[in-house]
Amino acid sequence: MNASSSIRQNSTTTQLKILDAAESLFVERGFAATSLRAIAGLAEVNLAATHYHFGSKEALFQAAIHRRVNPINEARLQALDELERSSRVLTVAAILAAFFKPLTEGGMSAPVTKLVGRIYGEPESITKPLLEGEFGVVAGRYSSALARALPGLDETELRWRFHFMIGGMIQVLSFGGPLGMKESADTRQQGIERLQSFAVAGFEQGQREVAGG
Amino acid sequence: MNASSSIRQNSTTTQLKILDAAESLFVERGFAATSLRAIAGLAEVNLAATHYHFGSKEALFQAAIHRRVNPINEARLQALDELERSSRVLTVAAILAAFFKPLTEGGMSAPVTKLVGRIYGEPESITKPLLEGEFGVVAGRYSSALARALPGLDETELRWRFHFMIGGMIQVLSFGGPLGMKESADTRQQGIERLQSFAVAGFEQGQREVAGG
DNA sequence: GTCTATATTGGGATAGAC
DNA sequence: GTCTATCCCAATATAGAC
Repeated sequence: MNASSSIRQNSTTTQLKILDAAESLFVERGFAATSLRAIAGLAEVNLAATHYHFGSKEALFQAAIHRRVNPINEARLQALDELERSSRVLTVAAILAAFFKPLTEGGMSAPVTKLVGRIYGEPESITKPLLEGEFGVVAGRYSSALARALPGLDETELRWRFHFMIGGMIQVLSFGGPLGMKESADTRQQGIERLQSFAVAGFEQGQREVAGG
Repeated sequence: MNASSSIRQNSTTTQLKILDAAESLFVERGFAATSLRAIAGLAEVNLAATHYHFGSKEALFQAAIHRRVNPINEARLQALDELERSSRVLTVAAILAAFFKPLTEGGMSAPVTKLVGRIYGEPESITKPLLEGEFGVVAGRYSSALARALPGLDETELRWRFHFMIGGMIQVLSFGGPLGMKESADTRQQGIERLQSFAVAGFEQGQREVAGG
């Protein structure tokens, strides 16, 4: 809006319009069923601009995902850092709360959460590199923290339980509530909070209660 | 193989070849990214045969899904019938065991389970009618059974927990084990068994143990 | 029931003027 | 950095011979 940017506001503005349109259409239709023409049309930019700014459809998809996922994962790492600084003995509940905090705080919009969920719906050729790149470090750090909070637990079993929890998370982010349940503005937040309790019980099954530090 | 079918084995054989090829490619690439040409090529039948036998790409997708999902759901209903005949008071563990039995017994192949999981990855326009049609009755019956096994539990909360469990199931069916875990022949069976325990704990959180009949 | 050939549409990507 | 126009390819679907 200021004078210095008014002359060439186009570049950054165009990129944002493309990203917004791409996000909305990828969420709605998935990667393969979304055309660059549809994205350009919704963004009200020229078709060629999508190639100029992002190079290819796949690169645009990755950029759209990264814009939303990266802040979430950064927040997750920061929340875990703080938690580990505050106490040497962490409870499962506290760890999971840190993990889900970026999804419940900051009022994530439904489209954003759906985009996150949709990653998992794409074919493995697209999904796997994206997941390893965006999510690998976070999953590793949280798995380690959980392992320390559950010292008796087999590592394989722990990673399976983490896997199940992620599955629940995707359900909530992608679909919202159970089939037939009416949607409201905070359906996803409620769902994530309920999931947290569900997963704590799942992680702690068979354990005697551990007193927190 | 017998004489009477040898003359016109073509019809049924062609349909099966198409279904097998479609299943394999839909699993690998998803609906939108799979072409009828690729299916016809892999099946070694003519392109036009796909239209002759199934009418359209969407109808073929639904047929491929139905072939695998319907037996599973029929088995689930039958298992629950038997369980309810055998005892008036059911435990959560017994109900979930019945629910997952068709996935752990009968040696489901990885492609089949991946196909089931992939339903959820498709855009809602394809997913929702399919889920309601194929899965609605099963989900309703099992939710009711779980409600009777957990009499103090709020119905909304119960449906959320069922939702989370389905999310874990999809993770196992679609992806197998956690990222980086090596795959073996029974990865999915192991995963489903572990998921069962995880979900029992999640469903029963906060409850005192209930003695089974 | 199976094939060839084709109608028709839409896709990603790029060249080149401005 | 943006546009028009186009290349080139692939898609679903169908018509019509066999």
